[in-house]
Amino acid sequence: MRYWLMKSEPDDVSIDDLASMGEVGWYGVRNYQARNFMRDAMALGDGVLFYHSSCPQPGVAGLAEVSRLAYPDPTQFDPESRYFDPKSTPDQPRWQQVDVRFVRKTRLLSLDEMRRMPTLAGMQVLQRGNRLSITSVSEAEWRDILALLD
DNA sequence: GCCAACGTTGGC
DNA sequence: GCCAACGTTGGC
Repeated sequence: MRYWLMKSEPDDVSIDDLASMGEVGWYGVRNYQARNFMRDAMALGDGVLFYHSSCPQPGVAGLAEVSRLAYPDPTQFDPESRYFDPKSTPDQPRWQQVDVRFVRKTRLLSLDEMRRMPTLAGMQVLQRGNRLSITSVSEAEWRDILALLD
């Protein structure tokens, strides 16, 4: 059992969208490191911090869990999609996604508040220059964050 | 809209 | 395999 932080732009998929849909495919990842996390390291039931990025109030907005293991991201084959990848074919798909299931909405734990917590200083997502849309979260960090969210 | 940081591309 | 140029992310 591992833990992850996954960034989503709320204009695209917010925690409220996830709540109403129940489950979403995590489409659109176009970074190899993030893809490899999904493909190689995620397991069913892994804990997910649902993070709102590129928005007025960036931060953790809720909890989710991995509900389906990696499979090809359909948007890579769709010429109409902004995530279309002409170098990808159904035979040799380049990009993968997992499905993520809603667990619960939380208060917004802002990026600013996270930065002020000494115990969270080591979090991958807080490291200088980090741009990965999926990062791993240690068990201790997960526990600390859950305590902050209650 | 700016821009720092980083990933990817492609010429050599 | 190097590395400059370019593109993207994402906070501010």
